[in-house]
Amino acid sequence: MDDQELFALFRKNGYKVTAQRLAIYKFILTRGDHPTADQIYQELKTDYPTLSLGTIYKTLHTLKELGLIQELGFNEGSKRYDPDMELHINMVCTKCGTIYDYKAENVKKMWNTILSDLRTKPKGQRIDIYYECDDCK
Amino acid sequence: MDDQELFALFRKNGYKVTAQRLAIYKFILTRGDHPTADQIYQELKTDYPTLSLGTIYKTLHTLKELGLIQELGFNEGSKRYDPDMELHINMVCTKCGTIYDYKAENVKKMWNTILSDLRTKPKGQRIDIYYECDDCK
DNA sequence: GTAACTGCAAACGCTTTGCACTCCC
DNA sequence: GGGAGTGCAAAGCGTTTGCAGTTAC
Repeated sequence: MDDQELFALFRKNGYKVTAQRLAIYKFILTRGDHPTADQIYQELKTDYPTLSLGTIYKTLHTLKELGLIQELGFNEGSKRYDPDMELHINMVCTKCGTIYDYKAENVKKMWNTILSDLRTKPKGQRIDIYYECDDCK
Repeated sequence: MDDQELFALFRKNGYKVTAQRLAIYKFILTRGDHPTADQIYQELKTDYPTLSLGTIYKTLHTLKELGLIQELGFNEGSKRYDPDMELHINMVCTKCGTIYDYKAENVKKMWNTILSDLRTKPKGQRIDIYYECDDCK
């Protein structure tokens, strides 16, 4: 999605285009792992010294509302924000908490089989695999 | 698992067998949905008037430690506690929050296929499907 | 008897909310 | 110009922690 499409999506839904919203969304996009609200805050406050955590939370809800990101609650600590809206597996390191997305054809096939067994059409899904990453071993 | 095995499991790991622990674990077992800490508290305080939320949280951690239950963090509200430790899909209603476990043989087969593609051996997994249940439609 | 557990209350951390000021359109 | 957005601080809520009294073994 280019900037023009993004701007149009905001405005079509009655949201204004602001520097903070763009910065937060682009930051999430560039990070492969799925940052927490505070990680976003820590990284962006250098460039945007007046930025507040409150704004970050409000923006994250807006982005979720627009279908641009997914919110993931975990057992410990904070929620994570994932800009990949397609079917994928969240590979979660149980030690350092880093997450990366795993996509494979097999997963899509499995998912389609499962869905065809269900009577209802789901609104969304989430698949996590918990493991220990190479850095933590 | 019968009571004797359960008692033995507690004691083998240095935990004492108490009325509260048994009541909390059995309550989770009998509920098909995955209750929150507060739901457990509300239901059990009639039979155990002195029971406190603090004890419930401590017990839930103990049960998790023993591998008897799984803790599931969600986007909104509280964590849920699931006594099914085998591979299954959590069917989560996005309106009322009720969860039931969905088990299918073909899921296991496909899951093993996916796992064999990974280099690492995972420590656990979680699969959620979000939908709208019949009562909420 | 003693180490572990319970119950209570206070503390904690993440997230949300309210409100005055500011900015996009 | 006006309504939406931001920044700040206070409040909210689920969960954790500390400690004195109690219980399992």
